[in-house]
Amino acid sequence: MKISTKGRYALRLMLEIALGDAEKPVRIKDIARKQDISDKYLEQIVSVLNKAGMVRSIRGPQGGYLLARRPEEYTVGDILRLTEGSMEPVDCVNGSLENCPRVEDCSTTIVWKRLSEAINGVIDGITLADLVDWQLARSGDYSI
Amino acid sequence: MKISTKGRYALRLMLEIALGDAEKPVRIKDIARKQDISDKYLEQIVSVLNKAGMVRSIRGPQGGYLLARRPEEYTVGDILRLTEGSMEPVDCVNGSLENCPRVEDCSTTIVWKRLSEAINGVIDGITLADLVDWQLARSGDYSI
DNA sequence: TGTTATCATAGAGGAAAACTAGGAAATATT
DNA sequence: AATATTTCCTAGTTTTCCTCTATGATAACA
Repeated sequence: MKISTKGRYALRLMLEIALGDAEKPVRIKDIARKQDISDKYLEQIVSVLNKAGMVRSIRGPQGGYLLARRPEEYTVGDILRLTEGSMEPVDCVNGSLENCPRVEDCSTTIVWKRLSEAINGVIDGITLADLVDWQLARSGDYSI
Repeated sequence: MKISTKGRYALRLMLEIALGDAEKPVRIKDIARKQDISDKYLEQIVSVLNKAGMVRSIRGPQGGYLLARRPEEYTVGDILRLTEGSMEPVDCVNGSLENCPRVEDCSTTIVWKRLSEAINGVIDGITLADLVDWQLARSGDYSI
């Protein structure tokens, strides 16, 4: 029951981009160094975000990544579901791939449904803008 | 972000024991067959519950497992935390093994704290007795 | 004494997570 | 045009852990 590095790194990555200047692209290399993450690994993660249209990429010198929308328009849930794959605590309940044959007769599914609602309620109730606010409140000024 | 089979099986195992007669021990082999779980694997799981004092074991013929307490006295959280190891969504936040050096300066920790509270709130708010009630409401009568 | 159950421990096997590596394609600067 | 810089793409590698299997010991009842 753990969030993988993909989801955690993606969130920190998006936060870094959001904290940067909205005009000036942020390089993966800088984020990787700042956050102590392998830059090759970060590249793969940002590629997912890019393909999903969550960030905009600019190649070449002075290139990097920009947010595609305003921070208020991303929920943490958007980012995590994209990079984690799914935020359901079990597979048997949401009728995705394989349903357990005893779903109808198994009361533990109620636990999983409630868990799912709680989890998604939290992550869909926080936006990237919230993260930015909190971050600025912590570090005061900010420079990459 | 998934609950492992250990946690899921443990919950179903405890439910089966709770559904049985409070006097008559339930055999692992029967639960395993009923729930379509490898009995050797279930043995390992119940061993954890046994060592933690959550069930009482009786060896030999007519042996099996009994609840150590009344169903109301177990929360789903108790069972899951024991078998899953931890129900924290990340390791960096609860000050357990290894703390991320930037915890103090990373606003994503607020996400993880809220998630943790939501998750633990749900699983600590449901008891084994609730599961029994729900199960009986579903299947009506019950016989192993 | 023999059958029935739990108890203990070791280990196989595979899948997924977490990177690593190498180079191609695009673009800004000189 | 040349070069340096950055993203883009794909393949492979390592490690960890999950899930389950196997073997036998130990205890209790009949």
